Amino acid sequence: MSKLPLKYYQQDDVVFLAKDLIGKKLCTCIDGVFSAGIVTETEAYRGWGDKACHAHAGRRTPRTDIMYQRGGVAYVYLCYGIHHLFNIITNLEEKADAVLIRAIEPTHGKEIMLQRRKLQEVSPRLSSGPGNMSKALGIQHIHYGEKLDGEMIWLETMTPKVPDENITVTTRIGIDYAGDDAHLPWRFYKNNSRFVSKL
DNA sequence: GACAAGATTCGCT
DNA sequence: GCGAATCTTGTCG
Repeated sequence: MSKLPLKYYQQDDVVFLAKDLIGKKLCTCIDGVFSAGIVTETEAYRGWGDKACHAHAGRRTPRTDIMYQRGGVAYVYLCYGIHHLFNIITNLEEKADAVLIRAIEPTHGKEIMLQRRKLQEVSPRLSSGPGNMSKALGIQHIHYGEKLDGEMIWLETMTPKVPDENITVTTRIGIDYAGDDAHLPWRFYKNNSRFVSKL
């Protein structure tokens, strides 16, 4: 296994990256505790021409400032005052593209994930859905802006790669406010995985 | 400084 | 399937 370099995240096609990230291993080391899982579901958000993106059309605020950085950093924000959502910033400076990780399949540190989620046994609910996934891996707001080739959060390549025919392409979730852009086919998930937020 | 709304989840009907 | 929980952020006054 090998850690993905920052250069990987700086490719210019965020939709391709969202799909390519399916099957990669997402690892975190929080307070010295290691946990990891296979990415099973993602969504792409594009800074320009996508109303669903927090930084669409050059919108720049203290919260979205990180999105305008060069790809390869974490964008974590609190949604509904309850859930931490984890995004990967991609592309180059000023593009503001991002990939939202929506679900993973736990591979390492299942006990610690169960403890964080206050659950008794592993189930899809443990790490499916952006809020649940972040909590299971211990991702919090303090990881805002964290580099993805560091010691806290990173991704690793996995072999064999998930073939295209095993990845379903569909519309994104929970962004009805974005009008027509809510119908863009920018959500990807691994076929036959129990760890997907919604089929 | 005040107010409305959100890339969600869970529990109850 | 529906509605509450809960608080940061963005926008407006």
